[in-house]
Amino acid sequence: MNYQTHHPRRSPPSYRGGRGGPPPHRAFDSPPRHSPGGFRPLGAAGGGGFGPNHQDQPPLSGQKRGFSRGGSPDRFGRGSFAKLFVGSVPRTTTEEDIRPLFEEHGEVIEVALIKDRKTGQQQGCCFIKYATSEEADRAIRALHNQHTLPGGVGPIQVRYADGERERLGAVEYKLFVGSLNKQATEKEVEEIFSPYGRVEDVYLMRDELKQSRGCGFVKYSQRDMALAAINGLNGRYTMRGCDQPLTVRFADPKRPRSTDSRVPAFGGPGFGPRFQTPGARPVPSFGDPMNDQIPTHAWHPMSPPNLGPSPNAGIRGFGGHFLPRAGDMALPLNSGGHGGSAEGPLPGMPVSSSLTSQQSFNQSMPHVGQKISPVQKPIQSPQHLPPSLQQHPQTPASYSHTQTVRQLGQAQLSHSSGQTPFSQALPSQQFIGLGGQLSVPQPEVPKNASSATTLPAPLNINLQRHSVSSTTNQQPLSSAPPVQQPLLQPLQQSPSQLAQMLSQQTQTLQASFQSSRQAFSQLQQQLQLMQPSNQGLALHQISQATKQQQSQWTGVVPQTVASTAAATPAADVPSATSVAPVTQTTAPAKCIWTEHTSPDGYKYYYNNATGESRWEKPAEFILFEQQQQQQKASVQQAPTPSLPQNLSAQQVSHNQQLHLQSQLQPHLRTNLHLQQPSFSSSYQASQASGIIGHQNVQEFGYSQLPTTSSVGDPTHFQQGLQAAQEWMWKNKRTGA
DNA sequence: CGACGGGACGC
DNA sequence: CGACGGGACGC
Repeated sequence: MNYQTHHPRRSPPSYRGGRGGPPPHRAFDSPPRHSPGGFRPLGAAGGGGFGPNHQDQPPLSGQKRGFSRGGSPDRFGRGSFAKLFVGSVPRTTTEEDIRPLFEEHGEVIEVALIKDRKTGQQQGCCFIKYATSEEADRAIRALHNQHTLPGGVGPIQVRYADGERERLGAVEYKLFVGSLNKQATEKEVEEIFSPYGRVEDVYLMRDELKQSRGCGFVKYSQRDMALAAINGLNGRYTMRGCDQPLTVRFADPKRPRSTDSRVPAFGGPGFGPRFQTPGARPVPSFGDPMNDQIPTHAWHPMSPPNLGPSPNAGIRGFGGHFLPRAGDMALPLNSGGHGGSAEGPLPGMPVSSSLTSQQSFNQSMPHVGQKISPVQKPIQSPQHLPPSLQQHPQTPASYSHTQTVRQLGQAQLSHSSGQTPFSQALPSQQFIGLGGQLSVPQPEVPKNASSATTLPAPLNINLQRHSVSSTTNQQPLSSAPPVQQPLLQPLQQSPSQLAQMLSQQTQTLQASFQSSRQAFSQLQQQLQLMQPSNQGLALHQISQATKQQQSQWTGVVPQTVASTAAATPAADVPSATSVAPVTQTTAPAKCIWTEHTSPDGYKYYYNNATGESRWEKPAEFILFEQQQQQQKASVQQAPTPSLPQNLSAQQVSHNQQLHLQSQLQPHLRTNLHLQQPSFSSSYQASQASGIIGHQNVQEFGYSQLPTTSSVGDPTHFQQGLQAAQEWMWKNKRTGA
């Protein structure tokens, strides 16, 4: 995102919608110009690019331009397009001036230079239509604020036209952020939130004098990012010059400007057609003595226990703020601000079952927390500070040196400063294996992959657009054909071949990712079992353990993978280790999810860490139930004595946690092995290519990097894919 | 002040 | 403890 300092207003969001899975096949060479009428629509399944909700397009209301019925993201149907608004277009610009620029990023279906209808003079803006949001995204990333047309006084502004994102079914996840330093800029806030995912937008509330009010909004395009940011920052991160940690929670729906107070904007009676929103239900009593506070409203939840190590954050503030509200889930972009009607998915209702996989994974992911604050001075030593020492990171006087960290932590596609569109579109900007492979010709691949220092982002697989059988995901890995050598010499492949390979790899990685995800969830459960009141630290620890473990991977060929990772964890325990694995002897007595019944009789599930509620049974809870069953059915062996189950927060010292961590590692290794198959080859290629900065990895260490971006966040894999698509496009256009 | 056609998709 | 903006529309 670009924050232009010379401009009082920050630049608009560079929304990135189409993060679809594998690049859809596309007739690159036969662009339909105008008159798309000859094309027949495909089913939604063949369509590309849009997020979870594109099949449930919210009805347009009050939308002046564009047709809702043109909104199907599939590229073939008539009316399928993605329209960009381009600002700062000189009045002298002609279509011939501007079209080639945008042709570089996709088929330009239409260029519409806007003229004053009276004078006929151009207005200084235009609209560009692409067939797909992917192309539009490419153009935004490549051009927004980065290209000045001849005769122009400043770089063009490229963003989706009004209503486009809504029309295309995009959703956003907006967080409210409080206790910001009033001196902080949008950019600084973005840097704080970037480790959890690409920040689509930052808006700081300001008074008449443009002074910050110390709060604002941060948008992500993916739910897991938002959740990770909440987990990692809320109550945990204190900005320089502040004596309070940030408040981070899902934003309330935008306040309607309506003056009519008789009709509640949202959340009131009548909201939601069939269900009460999960966020507006009575909070089940957990019998937790920590939470003796009586909710103000019967419909308001109690404080989720175990949330956050910050003493001042836990006292009062957390109650309720973590339960989903009408606005906290996949929000159709046009639902905010106008009564927040129920046109979007219900809170807590997954917008798609495949998204649920992603969600539940995220649930199991440790928060990133204060590992390395983006505003913190980069640490030279690969040894990171313990989390407790980073609760209140010092902020350097300048924020300008944090870029590297962020780039390491995640793919920052469009966050470049002063980069050419070309270089920006190159995957080499990313810390992502797939992109890296594709961006550099590298015929030679080292035979010894042990140089792999960390697990790169390819593990960040997007489960969203693929039916990976949802939360139960028994999908065997064998169903996903491993991709072999083709990726080793990517440049010899045609773009379409690459696309196919990417697609295959995506599926393969998804399968393996699923299994490791489950393993991870399980570990988390166990940690919670052991450290019930210190969850944050526990998660932090486990994340580090995972990362350290990853750094030791050399190339394992997993076989009997997937389906059993969670169900039969004992099967894979390496006998080589002398440390008794935790998993085998202890079935969790607790699950991060608890089951409850809503007033109308529906079961729902509450995440005691994040406060998320959902209707469907989380995979973790299923596992938990299974283990409960096993516990009943079988005679129990004596549990591992070294793992007391009743440690209080005070009892769990740091050393103990480290000990615990080390004990967990064998198990981690075991289960995370599952990820190796297709990944290993690609990662080796990446390593060999040098795109994934090996030195950087060593210097900073993944231990300092946010877990969600380096390990668990499936989103970033998408960015790799997307970058690969961009690369292919570029490659095609430049005739390479 | 007040809030959206044309075409024709897809139920 | 602070809650919602942004250059925007032709035939």
